[in-house]
Parts: sequence; structure tokens; C-alpha cells
Amino acid sequence: MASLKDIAKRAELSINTVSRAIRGIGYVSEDARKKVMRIAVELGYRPNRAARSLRFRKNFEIAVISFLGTNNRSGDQLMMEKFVGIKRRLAASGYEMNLHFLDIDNDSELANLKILEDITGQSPAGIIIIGDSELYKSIYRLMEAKKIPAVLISYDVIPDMDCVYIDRQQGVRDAVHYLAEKGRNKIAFAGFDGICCNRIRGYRKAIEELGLQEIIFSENNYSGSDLERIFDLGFAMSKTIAGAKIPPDAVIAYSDYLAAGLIAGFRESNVKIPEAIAVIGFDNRELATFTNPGLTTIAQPNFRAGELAAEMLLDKITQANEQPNAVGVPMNLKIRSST
Amino acid sequence: MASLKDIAKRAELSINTVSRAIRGIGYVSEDARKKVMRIAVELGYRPNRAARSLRFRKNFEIAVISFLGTNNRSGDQLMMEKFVGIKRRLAASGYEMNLHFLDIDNDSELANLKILEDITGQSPAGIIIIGDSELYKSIYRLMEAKKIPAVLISYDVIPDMDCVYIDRQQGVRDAVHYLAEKGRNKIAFAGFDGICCNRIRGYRKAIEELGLQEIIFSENNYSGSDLERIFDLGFAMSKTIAGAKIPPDAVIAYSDYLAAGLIAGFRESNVKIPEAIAVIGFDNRELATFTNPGLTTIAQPNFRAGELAAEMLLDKITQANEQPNAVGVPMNLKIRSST
DNA sequence: CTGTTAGCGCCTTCAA
DNA sequence: TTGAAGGCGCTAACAG
Repeated sequence: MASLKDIAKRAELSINTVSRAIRGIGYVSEDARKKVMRIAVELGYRPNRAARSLRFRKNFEIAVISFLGTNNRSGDQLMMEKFVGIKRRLAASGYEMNLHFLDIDNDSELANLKILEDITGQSPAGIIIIGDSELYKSIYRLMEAKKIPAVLISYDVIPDMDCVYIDRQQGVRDAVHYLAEKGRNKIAFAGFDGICCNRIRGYRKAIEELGLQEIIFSENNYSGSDLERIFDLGFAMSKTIAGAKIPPDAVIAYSDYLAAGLIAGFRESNVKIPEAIAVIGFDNRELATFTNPGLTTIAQPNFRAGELAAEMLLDKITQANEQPNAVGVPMNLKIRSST
Repeated sequence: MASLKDIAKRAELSINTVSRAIRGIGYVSEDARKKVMRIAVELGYRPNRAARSLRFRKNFEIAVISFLGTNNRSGDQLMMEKFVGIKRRLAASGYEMNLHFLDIDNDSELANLKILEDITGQSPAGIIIIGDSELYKSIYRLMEAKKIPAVLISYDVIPDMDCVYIDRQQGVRDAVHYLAEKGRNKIAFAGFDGICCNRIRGYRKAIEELGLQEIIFSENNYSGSDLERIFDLGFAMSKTIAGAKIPPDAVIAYSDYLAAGLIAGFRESNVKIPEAIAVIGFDNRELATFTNPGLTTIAQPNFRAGELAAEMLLDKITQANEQPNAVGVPMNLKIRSST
């Protein structure tokens, strides 16, 4: 690869002048500037990242940390688009993206500790943490302590932390309003106790705004993330819902997996979708394409969230510290035939 | 971060002696070695990658290039595990993984050219190319021309190129044998013309080994990768299969999407699965968990393929050039209720 | 406006 | 067995 030295030789100028010309900093005569730029293009000059890193004592790398599900691969689809969003934005500013996968399945604290040491050992320019459970928040604090700028991609505002949050509350709220506009007035929410507070909040907010009655179906005895199990729960729940004293005419499910179970169950019970009951899922996973009927679902703006997180992090790296900042990204309803 | 200089100061030795001690190269007295190692651990020393890159005029980075489906996200699940396999193996050897996404949906040649220039501009130590279509082969050749060691992750042996191939032929062959062992003797293959040669080859091989009759259902008018469309094709194909003069008692589908369509179609026609007909899919995508009955499928060993590709590339980087090498990774049957 | 000098952390060469 | 010198490509400080 061509270096500043190569350009300098050809242009018969000093390395330093060439450097200034290329960076557009300090005094350079117009003649010299033009000459340098021309040769730089000819030689396909690109600044050497290693040299810059060494000089600035700082890696132009952004670490991205996300979980890895080897048993439960449900995260893959949603994660990949976030990666791409991050990558695109960083590339535009000359930063590299460096992925790290936490092994949450095996819950190997030792392995995860090693990964965190790897990350801090690289002294990245910043880090994007995908997730907002306690584990991720603790990583955020660790990075803050090590003076590594960090940004979370979360699902809600996280107090005292910089985050880009995918606005689940607004997503569910919008979905309820959409159903109401379609003439539904007995709109239910189906989920699990405890683990869906931001979704439930959106549901309650909309129900209140619309003056409707709250109808919540909740499975209390669930924990874990076995996808088939969730599907089966939805299947079972559909019977409860169809058999309720006043059956709802619409239901928003905690996840696409649960919604797929509901749909399968309703079909088996000959409850017509969407005529008798409309069904809405959550996340827009691939599965939503294949239910029968196709599942209307609240889609994650993954690509956009990735872009914004990268943007926020780059700002944080260059700007003086300001107050922690939370930027919401709206979720969008992906409409199919189930509503 | 602690540098060699810091250790040298504490140990009252020269930087050079410390360097040799840590690398375990050249003469170092036992005393000096022990002292250096102790301090290195104390200080949490890690070699500075930027400095090493500068010195060696070589980045300790492996570029990984894969496609990105913004419209068709079907690749995500299979890709992610490959990334993880690659990452794990590289991390163990002190290399970084640098992901690049080709935008094949928009087929933006300009954007893709820019990505390739980015990659070559970084002078990575090597590159892993995920895919074996003409585009990827041409990238391989480009890298070879630029003296960047490359390895493909492919689905078949690629002549004259280093590759780790996921052995589709063996996967389908094994599946046919498995069906035969379960007592099936009218085993069909369902797919598309032209685009499934390695799978078909495996099918034919097994059918011949078993002395069975070849039964192939093929859709000729298909091109593209719209997943719902493939599902619908499978649905329609199920009618053809069920209505054949001598209906098969087992069918291996080109993909899980096609298999899911087949299953839905058979159910609608009251063809019992697996009693009347066993169904096997291909790739073990998330969808396979949710068909009813659950889909037995030929699973991609993604993680292992990633690991092996990284391994092969690291060898290629350090060893003298040898003959192009092809390593097969066997596919495994993931058995569920459809067989 | 331009050039020289020094140094980021590491490794190779050569001298002690 | 150890150390000193030099340079990878870049930039900041300073001198011309």
C-alpha cells in the first residue's frame, strides 16, 4: 500500500506537507495541495490504520457485544440487522466493528470474563452493548469505569446510561390503536408474568386512551426460552381465550412464537382469524411469514437501531461528556392477514 | 495498557530482553525470564496489536465476507453460527474477525466494489468468503491476485480453490439411507431444476446404492428466493405428490421452506405424516421446529464449518503454499416427528 | 507556507 | 546472555 512517504517522494515535498494536505489541516499552498491529492488518488492512498492507532494510542475499533444462543438461536435474525446497521455507520466514519459473542447459554462466567478482558485489553474506541438485562448493564458500568465510551441498545429508557432503545411500549400502544381503528373493542394482551413490563405498559396506556376494558391473559408458570414450549403455551392459551365468558375480538401476543401458537390453536378450534379474532405478534421473525394466516406483527427496527447506536457512540467519543442520553426508535406494524 | 517498556523498567532489564522472554525466543536467562513473566502477569501485559501490525506490515485481521439479505433474511440464522465458529478459532490465535456484508439484494455493483476495495485496502492477513456462487469465486480470484490468502465456505468441492465445504451430497445420501432403514422404499426428492445439483447427486447415489427407483418432483418455473413463494410451491407440490400413480412413502425436500409447504399441503389433504409419507427438510432453520409435525431435517454444521475455515486459513497464512485443499464437513440429520 | 525532529510499541539486526 | 540502534506509517510541536 502506498504511504505518505511514497506520495512525498513523487510530489517532491516533505512527508509532513503531504500529511497536512491530505488531512486538510494547517497551511498548504494550493499548488501543493492539488499535486498531493492527484498523486494520492493515483496511488490509491489509504491511511494506515495501524500507524494511526499507534500514534493516537487508540484503536479505531468499536467493540460490539451481543449474546450468542447456541441452544436457542432465536436472537440471530434480529441481531444480524443490528450488526449491519452498526457496520454501515461505522464504516462511513472510518471505524471498524469488532464483534464479541457472550455465551449466555452455558452461563460460563469464566469464558465471559475472558471475553470482557479481551475487549478491554484491545482498548477499543468505544463499545456497543446489545441488550439491557442486568448482565449488560453491569458491562456498561465496567466499561465506564475503564473510560471506554459505551452505548446500550435496549428496549426501554435506561436511567443514567446512554442508550438507543427500541420502543416496545410505543409499539404495543400503536398496535392497540390500529386494532381499535379496525373496529375492534375487546382487545386483549397475552403474555407472561413479570417479563413483559414495557409491552404491558404500552397496552395499558392505549386501552386507557381509548376507554376500553383491559383484558390480560397471562401464564405465570413460565420461565426459560424454549421456543417450542412458548408455541405450545400459545396453543393452550388459545383455548382459554376462546372459552372466556366474553371472548376478545383481538389479541396482541408477547412474541411471534406465542402468536403462532395462538393461531394454530384458534384454527384447531375453528375460531376464524381475523374475522372472529385478530392476532398480532411481536418482533417480526421469519416465522411470521409462515403462519396461516400470515401474522401481523410489531417489527423491530433493527437496522435503524444499529445505525443510531453507532451514531450516538461516535458522538460520545468525540464530544465532551454530556448528560446520559436516550433515543427511542419506533417499532412499526408489519401488516399481514391475521388482522 | 502496559507496554514492554513498562515491564522493562520494573524488571530493570532492556526492552529487548523482555520482548525475547515473552515471546520465548532467543537467549534469556532463567532468572530474567521468570522475573519478566511475573511482572507481565502483574501488569496484565498484552502486546499492542497496532504496533505489531505496523512492524510486520500486516494486519492481524481476517476479513469475512458474506451476503446480506435485507429483503430475504433467510441467511441470518445460518450465517451467525458460522461467524461464531470463525471468531472462536481466530480469537484463540490472536487474530481479529472483520465482517463485511455484500449487498446482493440491491445488486449494487458499485457498493460492492467499494466494499472489496475497503477490504483490500486494509490488507487483512486473510479472508474467508462465505458462499460459492460465481460472485464469490471471482472474489476469491481477486484476493489471490492481491496475494491475500483466501478460503471459501462452500457446499461442494471447488476446483483449484481452498475451501471448507458443507457436504450436501453426503447429507442427502445419508438421509435416504436413514429412510430406507426405517422401511421406506419409495423415496422421492422434491426440488427445483438446475439449482440443486449437489443435493440431487447425493439422492441419486443413495438410490443407486439401495437399488431403489428414482422419483423426482421438480418445479421448473421457479427462480428467486421469496420464501413465501417457496412455501406455496411446496404446498402445491404436495398435491402432485399425493396424486401420483404410485405415491412415494417418503420425500426429501430441497429446503425447509419447501418441506414446510409440503407438510401443510399433506395435512390439508389428510395425508398422514409420517405414517403415509415421511418428510425431510434441508438446513434446520428455525421454521423446522414449528411445523406440525416437527420437521426432520438435514442440518448444516455451521459452527464447525466456521471453525475449520478459520483453521485452514491460519494454516494457509503460516505455511508455504501447497496444493488447493478441500475439507468436507458432514451434515447431520436432526430427527423430529415427520419421519 | 514548508521541513525537521521525535516518538507511539514492537521486532530484527548487530554489537557487546 | 544482554542491550543499543533503527524503522514500520503517522502526526504534533517546533523551527525555518
